[in-house]
This record gives sequence, C-alpha cells and structure tokens, in this order.
Amino acid sequence: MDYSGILNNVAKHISLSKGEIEFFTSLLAARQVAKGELIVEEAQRCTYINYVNTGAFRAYAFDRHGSENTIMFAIEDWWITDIHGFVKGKPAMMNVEAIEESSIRQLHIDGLERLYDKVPKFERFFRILMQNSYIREQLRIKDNLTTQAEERYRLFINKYPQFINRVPLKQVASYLGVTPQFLSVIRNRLAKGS
Amino acid sequence: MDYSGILNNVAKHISLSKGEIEFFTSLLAARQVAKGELIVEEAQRCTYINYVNTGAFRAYAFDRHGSENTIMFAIEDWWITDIHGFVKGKPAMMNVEAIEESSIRQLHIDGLERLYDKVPKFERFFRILMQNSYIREQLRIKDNLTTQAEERYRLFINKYPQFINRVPLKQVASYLGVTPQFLSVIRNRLAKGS
DNA sequence: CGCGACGTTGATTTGCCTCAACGATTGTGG
DNA sequence: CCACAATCGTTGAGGCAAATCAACGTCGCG
Repeated sequence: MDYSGILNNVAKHISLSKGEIEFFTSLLAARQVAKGELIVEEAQRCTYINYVNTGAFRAYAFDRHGSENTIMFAIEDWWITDIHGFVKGKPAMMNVEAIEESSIRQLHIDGLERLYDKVPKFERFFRILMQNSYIREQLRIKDNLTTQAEERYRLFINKYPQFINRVPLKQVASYLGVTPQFLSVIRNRLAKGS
Repeated sequence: MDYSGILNNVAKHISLSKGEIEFFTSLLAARQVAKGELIVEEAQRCTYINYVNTGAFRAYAFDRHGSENTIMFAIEDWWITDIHGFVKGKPAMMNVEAIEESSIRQLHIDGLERLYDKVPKFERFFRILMQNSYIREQLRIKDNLTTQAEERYRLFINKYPQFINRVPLKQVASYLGVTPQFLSVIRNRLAKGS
C-alpha cells in the first residue's frame, strides 16, 4: 500500500525514523471510497481521522427544513473528521461524504493515542494540524460575520480556486450559507460586473 | 506574582516538575488591563497568547459599515489571541479588548517556541488547547449555518450562562450576527413565549 | 446634575428565501 | 444505444427575516 502521500504530509512538520514510520503506518488503514459513500455518519460514533490521499469529500449537516449545509470540504492532502465526535467519543453531528471516487488513510482514535504515547512528536504534528484548522475556522467565522453573500463568494473562489469545477455549485452555496438560487443571482451579477 | 490560575489550567492536561514550572513561569508576563484597553490591535503584530486570570475580554472585527462584530469572548481561565497573527507572524485581523478590569498572563511567541523545545509536553498541552478551540469553532459554524437568530440566541444562553449580565447585549448580538435591535425583538418574543 | 451608552420599540427597506418552472447534463436500466 | 428519470444550474414572482433609520426612556458615571 502507498503511504507516500500521508508520510510527506507528516514530514512537513516532523521527521520520523525508519522505525517510527513503520509503527505509524502500521496504525493506518487504507480505504477506497466510492462517490457518494459516507465515511462519517451523523449520530454514529466517529472513530477515525481521515487523510485524503486522492479524491474529495464534504462534511455537511441538516437544518430543520432538511436541507444540507456544508461545513467543510477536503481534497487530496487534507485531513477530515467530525473533530468533536472523534476527540470526545460523542456521536457525530455531521456526515462526511465522498464527492468523488476517493482513496483515504484512516487513523483510529485508539491508534492515535498509542501513537502519542510511543512517538510524542506526533503531539507536535497534530498540534500544528489543529492549530491550522482553528485558524481556518476563526477566519471563516470572521468572514461570515463581517461580509455578505457576494463578498463571501468572491473570497471563496479566491481562497479555494482548486475547488472550482470540482464541487457542485449547490454545495458551494450551502458552504456560503445561501441557496443555490441566490448564488446563481450572485454569479450573474459578478459576470456582468466584470 | 500569582501563577496558580494558569498552572492549574496547564495541570488539567499535563503535569510538570518543579523545574519545569519554574521555567514556564519565567516565560510569562503578568499584566493588569483596564476596562476598554486593547491587548491585540488590528493590523499590528500580535506576539502574545493570553491567559485570562480574572476579568473578561472580547475579540471583534469591523465590517465595511464600521460596525463591530464579536468573534469570541473569553473570561477567567480561557485563552485568547488572534491565532492567525500569533502563529504566522502576520498582522492581526481583529481587536481584543478588556470588557472588565482584568488580569492576564502573557506568553510570547518566542517564549512559546523555547518552551516547546525544552519541555515538549507543552506540545501536548497546546495540541489539546487548539483542538478544543477547533471543536468550538466548527460547532459554531455548524450552528450559524443551520439555525436562525432566535435559535442561536437560545443556544448561546444555554452554552454560556456565565456570560449573561456580564457582556452587554449589543455584543451578544454582534456575536450572533444580528443587530441589537433585532436581538431585542427576539428577547421580547422569548419572554412572551415562555 | 447632565452626558453618553445602552436597550427597546416602531416604520420602512432590503438581502435573501421560497416556490415554481425551464433547459441542459448526467446517469441508468431496458 | 436509446428513453427516461434525476439532478443541476438558472430565471422570475412573491414573501419573509433581519437590517436600517429614527426616536425615546433608563441608567451609570464623570
């Protein structure tokens, strides 16, 4: 099995010995995920943190009308899980679905704890991972509070150009917190305005 | 100077030897902050992460109309900083203001890096801190996407009862992403409805 | 005391939603 | 390989949630 993707990802922040690499990869499960398949299910225990090797995912939750709201996207070289459920052992509050045929590497919470124990520098690695996730979310909250839909869309395509033509517009809309219809209006306005 | 607050906070997740405690506290600066004073200023470098010993703070950013939007609150035993500016050495995107006369313990980014170096278990401590912050923000994003103002207000007073009668309603409103006028309408509705 | 910030209320406006309908893809079973 | 359904992106009409603008009483504080 090919672990070069995840090992390079880890190597961005910490360096591992041969033995550590072996121990780390022994804790990983490789999994192929079909388009549309869920790797995290709302109300279920979520015991894995997932590294996206190839493909793309989205995390979403339902509102009281039953429409899906996109909480995050993740493509190659990103990590994704229901962080609350994973860390606290609580039921997941969201679904994570493959939006393409994908390949992932899964690390179980028990494996992660053994990893922290045996190779403490992974504390550093996940510290940085959590830190970057926190930064991302704090920025998103600020943007959601301070700007309106059209501006948020501009920020989005600027920040995540690699998502364009890969995730459907209705999912972008639900990520931005608007309806697909209104996103359509926005796109129309922008196309004319520039 | 009294470091019992911050040491107890650290002790929730890691235990330190006498020498480590000494080294850690030697990196801290104690500071008294007057109500209304800023400890992080937008567009300035933000070089400290702040532990709130006593008092209360809020982080806020301006929108294009010049109104303040509250990104987070922090009271005793919380940590607060502009996490992006602090970690990446970039200008802060927000202000952090004391909303009460407060006492804080400040850890400089350089000190933190020396701390990681000399006492690696602090990687674990801040991993958990960042992790909890990420959880908090991911949940807030989900709530902001999936619920409307009245529900968000109910969730807020439920989750943070200790803030009530301590932070002014206009700041709660800007945290929830509504105007003070509309929050007033909501409160009125809730008072009649129950 | 008097000023300024706060919380509230009401009238009007607006950003965005809902509902409905349509062509263009995409996918799927026959 | 076609027929059909399903999904997607779009447009338009009408409606609602929340913003804006304005005004007023209250209260803490200098």
